[in-house]
Amino acid sequence: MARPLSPGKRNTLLAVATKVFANKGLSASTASITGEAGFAEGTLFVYFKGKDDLINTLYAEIKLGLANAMLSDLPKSNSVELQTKHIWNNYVEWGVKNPDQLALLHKIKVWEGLRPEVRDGTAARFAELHELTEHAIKSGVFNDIPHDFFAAMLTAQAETTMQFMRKDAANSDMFRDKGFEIFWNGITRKK
Amino acid sequence: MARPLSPGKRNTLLAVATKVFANKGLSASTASITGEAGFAEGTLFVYFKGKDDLINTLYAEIKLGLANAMLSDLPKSNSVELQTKHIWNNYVEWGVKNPDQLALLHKIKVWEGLRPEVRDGTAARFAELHELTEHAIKSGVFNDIPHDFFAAMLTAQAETTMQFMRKDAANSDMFRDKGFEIFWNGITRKK
Amino acid sequence: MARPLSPGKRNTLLAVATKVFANKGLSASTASITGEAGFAEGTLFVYFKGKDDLINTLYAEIKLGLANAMLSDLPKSNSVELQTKHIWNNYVEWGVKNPDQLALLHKIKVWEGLRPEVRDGTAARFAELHELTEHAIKSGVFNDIPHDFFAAMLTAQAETTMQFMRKDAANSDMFRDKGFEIFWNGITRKK
Amino acid sequence: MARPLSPGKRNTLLAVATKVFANKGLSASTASITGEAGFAEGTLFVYFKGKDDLINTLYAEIKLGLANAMLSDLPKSNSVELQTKHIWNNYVEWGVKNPDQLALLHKIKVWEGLRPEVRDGTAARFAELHELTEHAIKSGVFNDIPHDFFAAMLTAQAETTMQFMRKDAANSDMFRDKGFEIFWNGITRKK
DNA sequence: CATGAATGAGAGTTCATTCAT
DNA sequence: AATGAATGAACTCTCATTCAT
Repeated sequence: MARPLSPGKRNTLLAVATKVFANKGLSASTASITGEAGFAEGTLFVYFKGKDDLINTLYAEIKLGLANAMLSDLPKSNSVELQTKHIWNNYVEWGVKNPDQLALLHKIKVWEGLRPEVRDGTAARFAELHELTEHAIKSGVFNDIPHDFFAAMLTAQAETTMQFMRKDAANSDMFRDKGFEIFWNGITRKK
Repeated sequence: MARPLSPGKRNTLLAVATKVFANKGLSASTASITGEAGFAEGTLFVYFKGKDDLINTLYAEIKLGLANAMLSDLPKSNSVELQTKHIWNNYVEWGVKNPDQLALLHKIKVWEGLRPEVRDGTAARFAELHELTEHAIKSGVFNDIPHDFFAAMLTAQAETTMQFMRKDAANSDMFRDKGFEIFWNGITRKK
Repeated sequence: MARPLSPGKRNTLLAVATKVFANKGLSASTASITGEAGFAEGTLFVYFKGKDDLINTLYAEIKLGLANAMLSDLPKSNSVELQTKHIWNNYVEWGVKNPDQLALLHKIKVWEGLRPEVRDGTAARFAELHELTEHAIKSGVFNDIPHDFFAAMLTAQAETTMQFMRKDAANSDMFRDKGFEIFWNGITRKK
Repeated sequence: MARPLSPGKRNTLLAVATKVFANKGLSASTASITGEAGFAEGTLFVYFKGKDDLINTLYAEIKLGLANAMLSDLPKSNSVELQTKHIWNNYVEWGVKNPDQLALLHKIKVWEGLRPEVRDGTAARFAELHELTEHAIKSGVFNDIPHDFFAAMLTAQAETTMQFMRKDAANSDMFRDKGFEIFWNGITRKK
């Protein structure tokens, strides 16, 4: 299948689907998405093989967007702490700015139809982060734990932090910094 | 009084529903639950007002079970660290032993039909934990953060830890203890 | 089947069923009737073979009650006009006083489950009326029409009259008398 | 524009529904209608929002058809009696030719789901009839009764007449004329 | 490519009825 | 006799998907 002619329509569908699924749940009908987008019901199936394909695509694209956001403008030559904090800040700010995408990510994560290869798909994009971490663990800055455990802890704590930043916007910065402090203190090796 | 409502049947339905929903998602049919339980389709509606009611009940019961597990045998007179570690261990061990319940809890948490009063329902049962935390924050042992942020961080890190304990059973204890160490170092105040 | 032990319960069921069916339609559940009556669901089936039997019984009893009401205190020795007016008044007053029964009668009349022998069942009770009419037709007071056409016309006009008496209670007597006048002028032979 | 909605299909559905509902009652299943029509079950819901909507539409369309039939070819310049007789004949002949529609009208009239605005919907179409009656009442030809009472009496007597015309087709004309005679004698003012 | 009518399997739920208590 | 839990067929309606236009 050649690439569909209108990337604009495809993007509109992805954007509207994100909004609809985030707010109504994954059981929202495909018709509600095309309707809100102003397209005919059948058009969705021109751009995606089916609803499952749409949701899997959504997951992949959102995760990729998140990965890019996390690693944007990463200072190459700084200390591990500053680099980690940079990533942390990128991450939580993305989450605060993209609540629908974040909410949807969580819904899809526990969805029965997420394909395994999609679930583990963006690993490549995180290679940079992987190296950084690996280095920090080996050099003794970080606690001696498997890399994926480190990454999962970062994710878990950052996403918890985002929730509170969004819920209590006035103290957004406080949560962002306290959250990082807790993460950093937890993860670094004690003498 | 005719045949009395059977708590056994109710429990069977809850148990089977937990298994089915955890594995197939919340979109699993009510018929698949009664079928697996060996009951007629209508029987589910004798014990629960509808599918929504069943799922909300499931959430409340699982959360209550978790709360009870977490706080069981809590040593009253020990140090904050030992008490916290006790809770941590109870929590992650419950999660490892009850993977279906844990998986289901996450599915329901992002489900569109969870009633707010059910979502916030077991707060009372956690009062004990609340006091413990509040005390530790005030006394300066813990970082100066809102109590609910503390609780959310505990949850996030413990659940991440459980995943790794389950995935890599051979190193289960290592993850349990490393996880706690990271949590504890993060949350306690540095001089 | 011996007569059930409690005529009181049977009557309560009939009365409650009349009310419920009149207000919610014949699709009201048997449970809603036993519930409103304060009985168990199964009790209805002790007194009636099934829902169909209940509704057929209801029809027969209401029609019998109506027949008795129509013919009560009928002056034997009066003019045909006074006798007819007496019947007319009895009829419409019964209808105004028993709106649920009247409404239900109409619902059952167009119901798919009414058994033919029940539909035509109270003919016997109307024998008296039959004779009166037959006599009046033969003697030339009434128009020369089949007796059942006469009876149907009486019914149709009286029931229309009742509707207006109920809707406009202040003019209840006017409608009763105008209605009769129209009926009487219509049915009697012109010179 | 893809396949356009087919008025033919809509009409087929209405016609089949009329037949099925008239014969089996309003509790006949939607599947029995689409089945008899040779369509898929879901097709009914493309043309009507639901069963309720179908039945309400049926009522409106049948009533409109009846109104048009009643007033067709009404001679403008004739006597009140000839005009009234014309309407009467149109009415009862429609009823005799459309027994399903007539039976259904009565079922829907006592159905719990008939929407008030639909029940009172065709009033406009009857304006012509309203004027005629109003004029005749004021000019002293008709008895001094409210217009709606007049209309209800006409309906009641005409429909009773139709029943006998249908039941005894050989004497159809006799019933039609006798019926009118009774109606006319009843409704006109006596000196 | 875009459309949206048509499809029909499958869903949750209701309910008259049965029968063990 | 009275009860009400248990039943499972039947219902209306939804919806992802197809395909004629």
